[in-house]
Amino acid sequence: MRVQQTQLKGPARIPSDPIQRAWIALGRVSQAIREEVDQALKAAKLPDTTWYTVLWELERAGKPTRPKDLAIPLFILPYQLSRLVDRMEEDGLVKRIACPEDKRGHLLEPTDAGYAMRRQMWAVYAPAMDDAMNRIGDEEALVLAQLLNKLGGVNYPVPPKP
Amino acid sequence: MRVQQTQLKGPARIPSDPIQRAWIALGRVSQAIREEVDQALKAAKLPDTTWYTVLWELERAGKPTRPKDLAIPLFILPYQLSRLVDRMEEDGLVKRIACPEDKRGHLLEPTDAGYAMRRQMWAVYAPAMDDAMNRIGDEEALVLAQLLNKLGGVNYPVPPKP
DNA sequence: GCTCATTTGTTGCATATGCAACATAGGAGG
DNA sequence: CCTCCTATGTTGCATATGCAACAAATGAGC
Repeated sequence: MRVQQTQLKGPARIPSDPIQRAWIALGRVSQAIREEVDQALKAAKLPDTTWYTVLWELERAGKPTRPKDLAIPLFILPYQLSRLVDRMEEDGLVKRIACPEDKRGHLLEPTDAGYAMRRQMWAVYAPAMDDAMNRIGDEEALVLAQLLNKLGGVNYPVPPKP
Repeated sequence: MRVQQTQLKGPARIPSDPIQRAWIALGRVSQAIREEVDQALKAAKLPDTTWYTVLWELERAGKPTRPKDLAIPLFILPYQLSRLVDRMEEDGLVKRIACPEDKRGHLLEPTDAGYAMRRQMWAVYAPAMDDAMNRIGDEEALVLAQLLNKLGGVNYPVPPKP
């Protein structure tokens, strides 16, 4: 008996030219933009965007949060978050507090210095993002966001915020 | 005398909501897509996309090429390329050959194993890219590529190729 | 031709990262 | 309660990375 083979897992699919162009552009431009912003933060002697996102997610949650509930939206692996929190804790930006319902884990919460740091970072992050993205207008940005989200199968909103 | 201050370096520009959404989508989706493809290569016990790009750029050049002429299109720093070539040379995929006109540097050229490896990688890379990008159609991909290139201030074509 | 700044590439060292193994707690099934 | 499987984090170790210092060669100005 013969299995249908027309499009489903046909042998060696080659991406179409438009797909290849999108792939390349995605890789290059995302790298360039990210580096531009990270560079601005580094120049201001501030931590990078990963730290910002952790602080912001914790702040946005509005209550102490478990690492596992952070790892998923952050798209990072547990062990990455573990060491990230190590460093942030060393720098006094977050604290691990005991978790009553599950003694394995703990809850993460920004310290006062953590809240302050996020605000300080945003003062650099926001203009840098604006600079890095200023070649496209708002209408284009919206189309871009929608296309990217479709590509990623996502429909989050969630802007970083002041 | 007073300097114009209306839009040029006005204090603390906040990115518009569409810009913020585009920024977030760009970060998340590019990461997700890249990881998906890198994962496919890793699962096939092949080197990652960086190696592919080096091999492909060398092959595309059609002649032995200086590191400095590669570093720019690859968007990587000289010392990164230096060690990358170290590893690729160890694996017998490229060779450094003496450069007649400039004794500081050398010319890079794929070995036979290097050409073979690029072909072998493409057999995994291409379907993985196709899978990762299959949520958008060709027309959308083209719009996406154009928007990204405008955002990055770029107008390369250059698809990877079989 | 000599000197010096620049270009090109590499490397020592401290830090960061990925992976697999580990530790510990929770929860299901008996 | 006991056992075993899963979930949640952490860590040892090998490797990779960023940065700044370095080496070597070129080329410009005198």
